[in-house]
Amino acid sequence: MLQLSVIRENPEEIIRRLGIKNFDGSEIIPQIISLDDQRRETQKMLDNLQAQNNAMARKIGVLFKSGKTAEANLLKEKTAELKNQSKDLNTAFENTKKELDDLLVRIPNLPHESVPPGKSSDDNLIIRTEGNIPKLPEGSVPHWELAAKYDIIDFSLGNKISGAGFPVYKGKGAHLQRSLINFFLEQAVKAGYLEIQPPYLVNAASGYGTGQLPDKDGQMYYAPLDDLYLIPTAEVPVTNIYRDIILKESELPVKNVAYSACFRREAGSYGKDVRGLNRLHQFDKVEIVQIVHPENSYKILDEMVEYVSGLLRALELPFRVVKLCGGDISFTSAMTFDMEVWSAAQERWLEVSSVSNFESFQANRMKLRFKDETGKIHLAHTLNGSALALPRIMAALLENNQDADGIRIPSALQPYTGFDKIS
RNA sequence: GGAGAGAUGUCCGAGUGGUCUAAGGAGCACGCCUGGAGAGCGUGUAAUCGCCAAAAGCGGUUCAUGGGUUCGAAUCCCAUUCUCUCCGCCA
Repeated sequence: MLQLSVIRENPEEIIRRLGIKNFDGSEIIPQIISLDDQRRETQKMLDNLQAQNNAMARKIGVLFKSGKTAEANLLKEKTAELKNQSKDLNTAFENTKKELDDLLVRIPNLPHESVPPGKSSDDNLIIRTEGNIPKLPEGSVPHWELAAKYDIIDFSLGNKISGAGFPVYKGKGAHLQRSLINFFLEQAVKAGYLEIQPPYLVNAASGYGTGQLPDKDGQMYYAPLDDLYLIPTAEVPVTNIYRDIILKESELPVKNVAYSACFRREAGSYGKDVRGLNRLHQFDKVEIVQIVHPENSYKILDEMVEYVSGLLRALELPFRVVKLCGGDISFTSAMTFDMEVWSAAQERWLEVSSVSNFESFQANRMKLRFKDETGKIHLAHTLNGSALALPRIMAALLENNQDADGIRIPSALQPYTGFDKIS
């Protein structure tokens, strides 16, 4: 959520920058400012009235105590009018505030100045490409065929138990998943992240805190009986640990890592983009989250991209780093880098990580703040990134490392798998 | 799921209708004391909104959350959420 003070300071500039995200703020921004004016005006009157009320009540108390009952009763009658007025004003105040809030939560984060304009992923900026694109031998196949050939991932079994998008991993396939999770977690812990095991179901307040609600309502699985949402990413429970918290400046940066299953309804997805492991309703991901001082957040964004790059190098996967354009960047993000690995058999780039700086957007919603040395309170900046999402890593590993007699396991993973080949 | 008890500031904890402007303690910060540290002593110690260009100041709100009763609510009533104890069920 954008800060009202920021919006009021320079509305034209806000509208311009929202435009980079292809969001038209020309009506909603002035509307917000006029609602805020109205809110202030109402509060002024309400505060005044309440101050009178309080003074009167105090006076009556004193009179009763000193036995001047008649005088007290006279005053009591006077309060009725004040009470009615303040009741009406209070209703007006609450309504205005709610209206204002409803508009505010619908405004996306401002993109950073350096975010390129654009409509879709075609306008993204390729920052760099690393690693060698492998030349696959004759007869190479996409990962869904390899999965069947070596009996390591069963898609139709998932269909039977749950439905499309819920694969069943078996044998060395399951083991490889587990190895990847352990590898990612241990690397993060070595890099100074605190390991967290979060809940998989969260309440609505948490959904609002990280911005999934109300923007992505309908993309999350929802359990109405208990009013809980299945997490689409560990970002939600982990970041919300710090909801309504004032940290000490010395506690920054907070670095957390969590493995979790992730659940996404992916309503509206179809076609060959969703084939095999490309898009699932349930998948595994290791997520890194940082809460940092606003001064450092972009430096740390770069560090996080570099950290994820290191993981991909260790896995010997060719990858590229893409800076998202305004049209492709998420609702909550100010700047996002996607990391994509080359899927040799599908001959396309697959997004395996998305690293974002949310600046104070999530922090403002969550009231996540820190206190500096002088005692002043500021909103913190939040960042997160996948490190990494498993399915497409799995897809790329299977496809890129296939040869006539099986699938080679990169040496970094072998201590975790205990085998060097799936055959 | 049933019965009961409870939720107060950073923490512990007192407070059952009227200066609550929330006692007391711990913690923390600063100062004094000390060769240094500790102890001791002293001072301070929430958030949020509004008025004001800002600071200071003034006012509003906040004792789990939301309603209600009352001139006046941490305190009384109702609902919700959460925690604890016992019982039941159970990986």
